[in-house]
Amino acid sequence: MSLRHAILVLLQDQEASGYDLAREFANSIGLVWNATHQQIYLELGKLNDQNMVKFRHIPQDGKPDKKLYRITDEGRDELIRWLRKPAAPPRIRDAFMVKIAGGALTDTSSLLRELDDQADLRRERLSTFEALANKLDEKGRDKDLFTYLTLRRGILDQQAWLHWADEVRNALSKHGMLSTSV
Amino acid sequence: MSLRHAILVLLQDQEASGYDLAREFANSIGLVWNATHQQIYLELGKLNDQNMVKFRHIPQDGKPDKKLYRITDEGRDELIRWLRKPAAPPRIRDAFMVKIAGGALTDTSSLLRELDDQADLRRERLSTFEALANKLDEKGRDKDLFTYLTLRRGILDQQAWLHWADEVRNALSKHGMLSTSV
DNA sequence: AGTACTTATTCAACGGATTGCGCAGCAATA
DNA sequence: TATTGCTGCGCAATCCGTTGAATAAGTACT
Repeated sequence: MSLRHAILVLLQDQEASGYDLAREFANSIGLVWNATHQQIYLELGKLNDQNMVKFRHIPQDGKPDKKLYRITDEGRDELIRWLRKPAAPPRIRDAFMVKIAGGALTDTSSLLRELDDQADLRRERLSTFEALANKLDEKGRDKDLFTYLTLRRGILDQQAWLHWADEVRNALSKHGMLSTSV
Repeated sequence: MSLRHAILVLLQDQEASGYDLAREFANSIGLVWNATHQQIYLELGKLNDQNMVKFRHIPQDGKPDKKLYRITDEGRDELIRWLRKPAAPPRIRDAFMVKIAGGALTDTSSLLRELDDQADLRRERLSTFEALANKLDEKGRDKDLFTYLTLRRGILDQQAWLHWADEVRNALSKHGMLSTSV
């Protein structure tokens, strides 16, 4: 239940609206934790009730009004408290992998098709992350070291996945020659 | 919502009790999807109501009675239907990574301590998976190909993580010399 | 002119997941 | 002898998350 903490991390250096946060979740932090805008607005409401954040109301014309949130001292305390205690190991829930584990039931060709689809997605992410990492590299990455390390995590993850996909393709092509698929 | 399908995959080749399944979720499939016994019993109840599985009651002495579940034809149909349609990309929720992203707030030494703890866990998993993979290798891994591929996924994942951890350690030791931590 | 997208927030309903608890007896260790 | 651990099942409360929708006004494209 650390959506709240992910939000507090983002509010650390910037004042932001729920909408802003949602966009950042779709990009940078989404690498590591994802959430929809509904969840974020709800959580901002709770954080506000608990005085972890406060907001000021910004009327706009042409666009809808917005609420700009900032972290409070209490919020920062809570964040630091959370940072101190050990994180629970992430729970894994990968539907595609369940399919692989039960792969004996599917025919090889459709497994391979889905593998390729997933690989496309991974390749896309990989190049996005690499582009972002290169941008940081240019201006010396000392200031944004932690963003950089987060990106490196994403990059290595995608690479490992793609490497695994190659292994699967090899294994299945051999396999496909022996056992006739359904 | 594919706990149900993970269960059906497991029941494919074996009759099993809820307890058995819980153990397998802690090991083999836990690599890919995890669940507690409460969830599993609940889902088995639902699957039974929907005639996806059926069970027979086994009285035991010394031990509590158990229910041995097996998949039905309907269950197999449902599983195959699910296998056919594309899996949603897994949503990422890694609390430790949120900490890294917000790392500027913590002192370097405690970040490193937690990194090492996480690395221990990963190393442990790695050797478990490698041992299982070696066992499969011995008896020719053609029959259990999909179990093998699942294990390979786990192995490559742990390795990538550990490699990343090395990068973090390097970066933080350099960083630690410059900026004095709190 | 009509469609679609972007900015911006919120509500309601449902289902999935976690946490905590309870029962029950045997085996093994301290 | 007391405590812990394993086998085995289950309920209830609560929380988290997803899906779907509504409102509202501007811009951009066809």
